[in-house]
Amino acid sequence: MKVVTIKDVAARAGVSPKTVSRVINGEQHVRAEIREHVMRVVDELAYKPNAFARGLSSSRSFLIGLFVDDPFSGYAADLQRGAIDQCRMYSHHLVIEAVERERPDWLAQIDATLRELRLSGAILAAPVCDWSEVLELFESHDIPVVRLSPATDPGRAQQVQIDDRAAAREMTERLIALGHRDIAFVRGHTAHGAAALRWQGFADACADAGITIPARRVLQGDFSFKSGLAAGEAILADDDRPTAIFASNDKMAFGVLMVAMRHGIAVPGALSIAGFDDDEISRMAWPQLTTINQPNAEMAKVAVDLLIGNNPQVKKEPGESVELSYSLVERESSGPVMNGMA
Amino acid sequence: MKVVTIKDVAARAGVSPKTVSRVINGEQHVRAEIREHVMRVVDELAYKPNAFARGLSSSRSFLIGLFVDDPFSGYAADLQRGAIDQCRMYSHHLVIEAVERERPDWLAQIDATLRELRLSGAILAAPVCDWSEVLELFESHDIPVVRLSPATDPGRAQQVQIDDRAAAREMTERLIALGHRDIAFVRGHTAHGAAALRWQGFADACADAGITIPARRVLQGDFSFKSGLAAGEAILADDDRPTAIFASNDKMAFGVLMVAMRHGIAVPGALSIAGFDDDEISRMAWPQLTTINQPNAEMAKVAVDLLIGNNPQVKKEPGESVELSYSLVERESSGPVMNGMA
DNA sequence: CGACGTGTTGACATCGATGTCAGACTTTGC
DNA sequence: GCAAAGTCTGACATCGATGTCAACACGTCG
Repeated sequence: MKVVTIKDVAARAGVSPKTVSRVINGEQHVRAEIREHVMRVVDELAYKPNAFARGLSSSRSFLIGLFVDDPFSGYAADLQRGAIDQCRMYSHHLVIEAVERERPDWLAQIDATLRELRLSGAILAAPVCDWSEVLELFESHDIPVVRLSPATDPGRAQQVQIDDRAAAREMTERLIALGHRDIAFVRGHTAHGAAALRWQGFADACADAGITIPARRVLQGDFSFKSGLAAGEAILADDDRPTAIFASNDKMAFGVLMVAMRHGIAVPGALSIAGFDDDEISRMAWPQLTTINQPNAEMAKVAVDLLIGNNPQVKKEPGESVELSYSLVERESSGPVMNGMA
Repeated sequence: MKVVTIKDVAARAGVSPKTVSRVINGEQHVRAEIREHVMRVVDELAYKPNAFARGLSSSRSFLIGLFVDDPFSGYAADLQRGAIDQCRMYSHHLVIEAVERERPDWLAQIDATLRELRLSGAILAAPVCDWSEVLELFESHDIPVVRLSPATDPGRAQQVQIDDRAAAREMTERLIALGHRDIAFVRGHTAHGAAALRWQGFADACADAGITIPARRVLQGDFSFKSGLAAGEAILADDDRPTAIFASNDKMAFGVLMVAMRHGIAVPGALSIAGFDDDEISRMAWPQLTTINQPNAEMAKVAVDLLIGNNPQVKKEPGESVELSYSLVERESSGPVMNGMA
């Protein structure tokens, strides 16, 4: 198939290649009349600029990198979907890179990628956004970065996030309003910024309501389904059970739910369960999980906006963060405390 | 940060840029002594060739495209993981593109991507691999393609697949060996090549065993969890129940399982359930699902091998297909027919 | 009326690699 | 011992766009 270059367009339109370039890139200083004419020719020839030539000459790559820890997860998939959509809007492309931290040369690998690809920007998903070595690497390459999810060491780059703490607090308050006073909490992965915030939100609400949470009601998980199972087993083993369990994410909540079912504990009759994330799994569970909806795809979109910087609506100073709104989704796994139990 | 170019390496090594280029690309006709020396300098300077310059001058892009229908799915995530790993091995990069078939300009979008990016190769996941318009587009651009999963209209490009039909047959035979003779089947999405093959495998096994499957035992699904729920409701509504249900994928099997639990039907005591894919969900279910393991990540790896063509072990003639092996994973959701029921 | 911005356009160099091709240097064969 | 063939190496053009800068066409202002 014949390749159409900018010269072909220029020749056909009777202008110089540079003028065509100006039109393509929406630069000013082109007479409206000529601009329209060139655009018409571009359409006629279905001309698309060669990304490599563009990248080489302008040292803008039109590539956005999405750096994730586990491309497996539904979380990563949500991000991708949002990011791809938005990249396409700005005629950029998305490159997914897995950060394999277990490898000794993991940093060198990222470094190599950055040198080769000259990314226009990068989105760091949790928990990659919390690894300061990575941040430094991007800084040294002068590549704009957006971090998703609250992170340890905030303010080092732009962020897009929800208010995890407030969300966890709201969920806890809702459980308390349903009459629960003996609530267990399953914490998330310690290295993950959001885990701490969710825990704080839970603690805030309990403190406000004058509820003291004994240590045995707090379980350490790592956001995996498996750790949810373990937490469930630990807390539902004997008859000393809480009336509600709030897990830091849906996968763990789902694990707890599975244990409850195995033990024949009615949910939400005898036990309310709440999660966080509005993961696909929360809708596949039975009963469906009450959870916090976090707009992941939307967050990725905003991140792309920030990086490409074409959207004045989300234009921010570097270092500032954008906060999107969450919502509490009340489904079937939570309900009022049974009479005589509280 | 200072950028290291091929000239810097050449100057430092006391050779011409072209010679460095030869070393980098593993071309022959370089004295072993010089080759080693250059490689040492490359390491010292941590030189990485600029992907854009390379792409421009050689018209090889070092980019592999992965075209998926739904980047949301766990299936897509598996593929990505495998593909990313393998791309990195060959110092290529992976670009994910979502094919949004609901948009009127979906083909033009792909076309635009191909013109801009000059992909070195493309992997078409199911069900994209079954859309002949897409195949034609790639052919017209002369871009090598590997199709994953059995497809309608086979032989038009290289394929990587498992023997879905044999796998479904094996699963069915296993159920029959457990004493089941009244087995329901939930079919997959009609547009998906694998759906038909899995159905055939099921039919094969039943025919061999002299079992006739009445029409009311065959449900039409679309591979979604929701359609699994619907199929479950349809088939478990009254007392005329089969002793086993084989769903074409795990999501649907999980849906069926949820319905069974809601109805208080013991699994596998009163009802065996089998799925297909070895999706993450099959391990999160309780009881865990018996299923067929399909090596998705491995399939994506092989696809990359085929495209880059550096791996003689999987070197094939164009049009030939590579078949990987599946395995039946027997978990907790299937068991022998209860006495007196069959 | 000429000096001076401002807006518009194109010529030409440039980005950093690789393809081509010619030339130097080795080996092989008779 | 010399031609032919093969092996190595580098000079230079090239890929297709954009950056720079000079030239030119205008109004406008003093």
